[in-house]
Amino acid sequence: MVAELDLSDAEVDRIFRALADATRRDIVERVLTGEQSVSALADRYDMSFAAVQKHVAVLERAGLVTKQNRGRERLVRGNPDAIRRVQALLDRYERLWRARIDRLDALLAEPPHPSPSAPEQE
Amino acid sequence: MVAELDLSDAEVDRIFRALADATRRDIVERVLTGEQSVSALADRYDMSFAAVQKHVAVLERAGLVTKQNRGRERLVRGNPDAIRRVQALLDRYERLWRARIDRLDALLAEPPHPSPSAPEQE
DNA sequence: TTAACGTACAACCAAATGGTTGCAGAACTT
DNA sequence: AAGTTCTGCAACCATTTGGTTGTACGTTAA
Repeated sequence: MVAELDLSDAEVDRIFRALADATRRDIVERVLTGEQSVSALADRYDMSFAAVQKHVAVLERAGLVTKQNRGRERLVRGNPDAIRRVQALLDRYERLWRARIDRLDALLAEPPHPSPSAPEQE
Repeated sequence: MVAELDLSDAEVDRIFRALADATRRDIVERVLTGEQSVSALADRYDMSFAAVQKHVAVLERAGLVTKQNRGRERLVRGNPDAIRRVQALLDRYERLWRARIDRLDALLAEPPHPSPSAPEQE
């Protein structure tokens, strides 16, 4: 589990995997801007309806989009919460990096330290 | 190309794909905190050295980590620039979403609009 | 010099991915 | 009632992924 985010490893896997395809990222952009039916999306890409349908399913399993029934159509819309959760995860990476830099800075700022015992090196 | 980021689709693919694996995310965390040799990393996981080596190669191809030679060792370190580039991409998605919400708000705020001509629809 | 260590890479394998076509069902239209 | 539209799903296929073992080579230590 990614502690502060309440997301399992498998969920994070699915989110990143879903975003690792240009067609799917494009779909996310479109449906964040405005909901669209699956066939309206399919018209935009040079592949079969079934292929687009699969892409939408991948995004749905990752929680990046949701579907809502309207008559015979399925309206796909973006889920901004999922986006924010990924952002939070990347923020964590940046914080780790900054913490490291801070530690290095602190070391350099220290006066030449004549520690008598050998430094623990793990 | 993702305009404002100077990243090709293929590069973004590689970055997200690289992050879509728990072992690789763990490696990124470790080497953002402090550089480590490939074998030091391999000791941490319940898989062969070669498997960890492959994971590091995936991260390297994605630009998330870099390697530096030191004697017979290869020191792996995190590349915070790549992290920031992904953050920028997700920011773009969030801005799209906010722009949509703003548009919807504007519509609701409008007085009942008796437009004489049919509204342009696509 | 020999032995051990750290790495790279090839070959192999099972499973997942990303595409296809085809068929069937639900929901509109005429 | 019949036809069209939108969707879902199964079956199939080529490629990629994520793991393995084995071999080879440069570097450090005895």
